[in-house]
Amino acid sequence: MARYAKEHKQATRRRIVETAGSRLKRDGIDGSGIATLMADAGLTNGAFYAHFDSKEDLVASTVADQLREQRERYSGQSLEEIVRGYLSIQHRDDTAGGCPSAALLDEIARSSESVKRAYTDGLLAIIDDAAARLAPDDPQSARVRTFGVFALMVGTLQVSRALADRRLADDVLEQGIQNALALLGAEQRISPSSC
Amino acid sequence: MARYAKEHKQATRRRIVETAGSRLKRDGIDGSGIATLMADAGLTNGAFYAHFDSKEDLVASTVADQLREQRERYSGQSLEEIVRGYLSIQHRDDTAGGCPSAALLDEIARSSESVKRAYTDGLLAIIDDAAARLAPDDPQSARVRTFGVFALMVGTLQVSRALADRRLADDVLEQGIQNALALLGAEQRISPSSC
DNA sequence: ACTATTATATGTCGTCCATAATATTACAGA
DNA sequence: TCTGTAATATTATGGACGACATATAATAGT
Repeated sequence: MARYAKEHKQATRRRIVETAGSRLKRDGIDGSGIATLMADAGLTNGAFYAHFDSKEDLVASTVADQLREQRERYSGQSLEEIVRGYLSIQHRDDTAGGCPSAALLDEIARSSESVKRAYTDGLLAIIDDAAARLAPDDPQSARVRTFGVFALMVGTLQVSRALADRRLADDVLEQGIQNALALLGAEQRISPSSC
Repeated sequence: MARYAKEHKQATRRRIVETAGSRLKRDGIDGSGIATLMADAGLTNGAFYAHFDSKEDLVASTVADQLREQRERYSGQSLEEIVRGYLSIQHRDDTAGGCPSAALLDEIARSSESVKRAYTDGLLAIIDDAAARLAPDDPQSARVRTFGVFALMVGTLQVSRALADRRLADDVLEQGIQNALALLGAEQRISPSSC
């Protein structure tokens, strides 16, 4: 029996998933063909089905991978750093290298249950990390509130990207930072119901 | 010269744009073919180019129309009604009949400048209406703050739609209402800098 | 009935996802 | 070191559908 080193196939699959991350975020799910996705990884279309059952399978894997990577990146940053980096001009102008939610959210919403499942699981890991830092005593109750701040950030980035007026788009980002920090601030003084 | 009543062609074009609104929001821009879009209007693909220069042209027109319609709908509602309706379960579960921003935002961000221009203009009309109601004395300064609330609403609806867990998705909506109303409330007491 | 207008029916050519047949690679054992 | 064979990749092909263009038929004022 002549087997390849186990790593080879795994490494190739990993490479496909990683390059697919950028391509999908840049051109969208429907906008990215399998031939292109494979070419990005230095392969041809025929090899695709040795690694994935279908395009949907690749999308689900890629979404999961993108969220894993995002989670790791955030583990080394404070919440305020995350907010300011997320709603930065650099992030807005780098769709391919940025947040998968902002780039793909409404296509994910239209996707199959398996893709939405991958998205939900991957995002929950990120949210729960943040919730644990926000309310170490009761992270469970902070989960939904953290979702709220995250959704605000995603929506703001998307709106900023869709606006044809650059100055307005910049202002929207800045406003988003204020709003996100305000909600996080209100978050940290939990018990006192009012000011 | 034998001309049709002027309305005929206009009416057909209008019908195409209206049915395209639902189809585009349901299946996405890349996910909707011209033949399908025309069939929705009771026509065949060949007639398309008598009404539009290109698919992009239709998309821009449809985006503009959708935002016009949304603006009119909101003109009869209070800001709180708008927020509660927007972040309702009904709206989340009716992508085809709902907000074009929530359905198409990241595809619009990837679109040509003409589509983004149509989006920007249409959205600004909605935003400025709301800003005028929020701060009648100084609507200009309220514009960006209104954008912030709108972006929060859009992001929240999208996240709720993308989650595979229905209960969680419902909770996210409810949290979004709280956040939006909180930001609107903070908005209305402008001058007093703190509490 | 004439004719401009509008729609249908095709055609072109490219790309889509997926599969099958073929070629190349790289390891295992003699 | 050489070779057989399994693992992996390439090229070729299928059938469907994509945007867009043109030729033909139907429609409806004058």
